[in-house]
Amino acid sequence: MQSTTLSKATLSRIPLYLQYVRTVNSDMISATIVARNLGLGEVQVRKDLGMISREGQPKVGYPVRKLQRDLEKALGIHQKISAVIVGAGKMGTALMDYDGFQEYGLEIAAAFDNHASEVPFKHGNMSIYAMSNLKSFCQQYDVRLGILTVPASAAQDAADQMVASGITAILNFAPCHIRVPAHVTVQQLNVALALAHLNLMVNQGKKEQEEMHYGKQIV
Amino acid sequence: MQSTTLSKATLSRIPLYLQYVRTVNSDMISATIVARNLGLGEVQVRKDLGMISREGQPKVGYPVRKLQRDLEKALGIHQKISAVIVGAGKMGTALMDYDGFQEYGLEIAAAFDNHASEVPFKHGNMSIYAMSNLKSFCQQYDVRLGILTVPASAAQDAADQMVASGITAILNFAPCHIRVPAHVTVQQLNVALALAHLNLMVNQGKKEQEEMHYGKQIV
DNA sequence: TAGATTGTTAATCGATTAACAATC
DNA sequence: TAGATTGTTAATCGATTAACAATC
Repeated sequence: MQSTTLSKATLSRIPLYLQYVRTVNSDMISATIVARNLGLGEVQVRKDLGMISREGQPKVGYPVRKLQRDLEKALGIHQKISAVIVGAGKMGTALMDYDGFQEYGLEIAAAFDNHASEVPFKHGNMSIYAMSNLKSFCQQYDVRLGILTVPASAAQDAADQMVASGITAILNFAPCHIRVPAHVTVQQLNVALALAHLNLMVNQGKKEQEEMHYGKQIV
Repeated sequence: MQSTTLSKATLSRIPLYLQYVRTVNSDMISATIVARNLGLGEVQVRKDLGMISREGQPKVGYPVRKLQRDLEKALGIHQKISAVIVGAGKMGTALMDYDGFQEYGLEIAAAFDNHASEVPFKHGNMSIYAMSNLKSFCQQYDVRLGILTVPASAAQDAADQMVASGITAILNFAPCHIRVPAHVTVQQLNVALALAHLNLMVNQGKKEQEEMHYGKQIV
């Protein structure tokens, strides 16, 4: 079908499919096998994949590499996307060293911190700049995506500066709610909360393998 | 109503409510105001809060502190929960230093790493042990919750050891799918993916503030 | 051909929204 | 009392599942 309108639910499962498909070595794969390995419903997977790719063939299934490319396209990661990190504390620097971004076509352009000196500090092959440079940097490199890793007490202030710098999407690690103008999207990624939620699921005996991807969700 | 069966959707919004309610200073708060501040539907919030707490009163709303307690109860964080970290690399140690767990009644009991010596290594007031100690530790302290922060290539092996140690819930930071027995729950928390998803939402102009909590989360 | 698989159409289920009644 | 709010019941919407047709 490959329509432009993937449902929210389907969209949220794409990461899961992609992650799995990347580990498959054979040439072809069927929705049945994907479903079994991921613990999802067979029909659901078939419908999802049908929406995402046209390459499915009866009896044989999908060509793995083509399916992978279609999944990546659907996720919008077929082109490089740049993001900045605001807050170069423990979590911020850990993310600077995180090697998982590449796989999703993402690139951390630079990090910014209140406590950074005016002279850029090198961390690996990335730089940590003072917050005062955020606006000019984002405008120069046309960066719209930001990861917020400051303490909760500084989050709102930092978010305001991000918005003023042209950031339109914020992934917020700080365990607090931040207010932003309507044109800006915020996604919470609260590790403690993810853990608490997981604990809850287990204690309730609800055993549903959930893709929290985004901490949402999501996560 | 305060029934035992909160819907999945409601459950996934509790973290958002809790985070917000904790920042409220007044004595009472109405669903209307919560909805406005969180960008959710008024009726939805009213229904959610009604399921979670019985303290709502017409004309005045909910007593903030009681509502907070009920939210915490619903999330199951009214008692201390212990978790271990497996993989004491950049991300693992960053999480050891993360101060957000307390707020959700969570406590990191210890960390474990393949590269750790047999002599426990002190990190702050926590210890990093060799993987060989995982099983005895989990059994001694009855730990069921684990955070997996090893590289993707080592994830399956580490997960197997966690399962063998009695862990029944795994929060997996490694960007890969891991296989576990049916009684074990895995939740993916893929930062890159959360970011890619966020980018997608923004590019599609879909501006829905999503609680990814768990990378939800959330992603 | 027969069997495995895809893809589609209809039925069910769950969640959101809308309308309204109840209450302090 | 009047108004703001909660809570409930019914209607709508979206997603999942089930049944079946199409295809290599």
